[in-house]
Amino acid sequence: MARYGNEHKQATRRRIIETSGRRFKRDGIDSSGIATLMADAGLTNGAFYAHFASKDDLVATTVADQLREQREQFSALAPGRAGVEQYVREYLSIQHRDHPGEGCPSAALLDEIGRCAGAVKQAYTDGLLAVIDDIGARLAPDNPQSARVQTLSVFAMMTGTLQLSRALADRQVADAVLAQGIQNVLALLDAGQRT
Amino acid sequence: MARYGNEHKQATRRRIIETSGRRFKRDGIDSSGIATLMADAGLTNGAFYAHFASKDDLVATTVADQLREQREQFSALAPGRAGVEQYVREYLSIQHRDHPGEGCPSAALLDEIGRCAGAVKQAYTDGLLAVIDDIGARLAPDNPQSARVQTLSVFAMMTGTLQLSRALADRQVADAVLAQGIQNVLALLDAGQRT
DNA sequence: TGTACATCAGTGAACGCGCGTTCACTGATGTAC
DNA sequence: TGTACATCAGTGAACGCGCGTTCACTGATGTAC
Repeated sequence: MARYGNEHKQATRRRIIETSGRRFKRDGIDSSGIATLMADAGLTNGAFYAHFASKDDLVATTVADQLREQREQFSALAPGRAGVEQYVREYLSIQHRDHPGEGCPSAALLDEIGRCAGAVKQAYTDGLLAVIDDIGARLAPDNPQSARVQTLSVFAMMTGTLQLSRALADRQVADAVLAQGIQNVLALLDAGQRT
Repeated sequence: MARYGNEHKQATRRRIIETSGRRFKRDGIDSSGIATLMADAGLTNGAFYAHFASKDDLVATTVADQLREQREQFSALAPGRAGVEQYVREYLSIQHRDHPGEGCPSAALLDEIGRCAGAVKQAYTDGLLAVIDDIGARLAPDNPQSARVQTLSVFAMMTGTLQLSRALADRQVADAVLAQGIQNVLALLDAGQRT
């Protein structure tokens, strides 16, 4: 009865979400038009509305998907606190700074998300708290919930550091900000451990 | 000979820069069109090009102006380290979070600036370093230059904290992130003092 | 003091373009006989 | 096995609109006489 297997349309939807994630992070949400997003996925603009109700729907879906992926990446790291430290060093790396399309959605889109409609902010909040609680579970295995706010705070500081490093025209200063950020984040994690 | 005094056109230019700053911070750079920006200043779109060469020119000028203003605000605070602490508390306040149009340009626009043309990033870098070196001069009066990278790093963390608080749909968590951010920033400043 | 004039800040319509969205359609596919 | 048909993912042109930018113009002003 169905012309293609059920997987076919789902696979296309998946492709749109993945290429849109990359495009949004590289160029920003506002600067990425439907036609461009669909061309990235090898399709034309008309097919968009067979998959999503609106651009806002895609944005919310993409944000949620990006955070789900980030959560998976995180869970693949070395166990315990060593994994967290590795994560910090990779996050605040020159590699990450210079490839926003492959990187953290928060660092690339945080202030744009802050201006988005409620549904996008809700998807962001839900997705981020899932990532954060995973990280918190490593830092305070006994009581991950208590670590939530501190982990959120440190995470916010990491996104701000990466963003600033991307915005500075002076490469030497931009690199130094990353290095100093690693020092400061690790110091905060140590202080949290001691409390 | 000149129809109006020289001040007249300068005053209009000033007005455009100020209202544009507010609009950019509230709605984002990309979402703010020339017609809207000019209407904010009580003018029509056509007059824009008598004052600026392009939208990019306005953006770079506005970014520089915003940072100049931020620098002035900072220098009006209580002297010494007390002023820095006051600044941190006001920066990471609910008031500041809920009024981006009147607040810090970095917090409102940082990832958008990271995607801008070189001239905008240069204007941002120059303006920000002037602010940062003022702050550094308070934290390490003997050698402000040495404080530059640490101050930049802490500042980046403040912008990230404010941005995250703006992006979270859960008000309670958003408020907690600000409070935790104050704790963490002050802890970093204390640690820096001790070194 | 009153009138004619030159200046030029600001107006508003127009340019081509890309936006988000709609829709009549195409054409490759799996199914029915 | 071969043909007719129903399905529906994807096409591509079109919609009204706002974008950044250009330009012929208006009209309030200060100056000259």
